[in-house]
Amino acid sequence: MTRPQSKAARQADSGALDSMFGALADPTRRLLVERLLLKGPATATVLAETTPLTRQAVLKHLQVLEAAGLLAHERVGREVHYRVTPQPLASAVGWILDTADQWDSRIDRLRKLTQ
Amino acid sequence: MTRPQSKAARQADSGALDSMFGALADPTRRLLVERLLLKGPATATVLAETTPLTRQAVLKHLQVLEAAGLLAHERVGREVHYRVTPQPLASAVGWILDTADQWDSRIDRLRKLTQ
DNA sequence: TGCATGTGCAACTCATTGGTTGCAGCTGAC
DNA sequence: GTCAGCTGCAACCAATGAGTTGCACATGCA
Repeated sequence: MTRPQSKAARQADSGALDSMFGALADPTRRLLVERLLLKGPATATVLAETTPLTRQAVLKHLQVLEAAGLLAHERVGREVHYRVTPQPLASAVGWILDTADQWDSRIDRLRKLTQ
Repeated sequence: MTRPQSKAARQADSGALDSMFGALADPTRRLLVERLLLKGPATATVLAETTPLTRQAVLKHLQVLEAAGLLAHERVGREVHYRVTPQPLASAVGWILDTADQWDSRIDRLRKLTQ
């Protein structure tokens, strides 16, 4: 993944960052993302078998991730396959890196003042 | 900010990622972090004047950010100054970049299979 | 000393979230 | 056509979070 555009990332829809960071704030959801990345697309039923949760609970997590733009689903016969769509992660990294930039420049200013 | 160590970031305390992503999931909290970065340390009372919220509400947000390791406070006379401590952001970036790496390698594998 | 200002703590409300159970509706295969 | 398996929807519960109000406590300064 390359560094996203700075200004655009900071001005990106605040709601998008909300839902993304919120989606990633849950360990179960991060686990689901990692599983989908490692083993490829899967259904809510299959994913639920690997957790102590109900299919419905897993499904809700998947829907949260999808609402954040991190997942997409596709109907295959009578199954629904979920897969990761990681472009939105760039927004998160963009915000963090922009914020870090502000901190870095502030530190630089302080260094110059105190030297 | 430099790229954090890969394995350590993925194996970092899950709770740390929880609290950090959770803290960043709220637009008010991201705004507070940005304000503190741009204008330097400030008190909850001062920060509250720039928002439609109560001092107590702002204080709760500051405490959430501090619990996530993103802020620190210091008593100055009868005032309490909050400032940003951005090292933990590296964990967040680490997780995201690690996850992106998994995705990238998966895409590479798929490319090789489909070509 | 007394007062204004700033912080700390507790209780309360309201909305959201994570999780469950139950049941109905599709769909593929025999 | 029927049946098993998977998905979709709704209701419900417990816990957490965001925000408020009210009041007590500490501190700097005239």
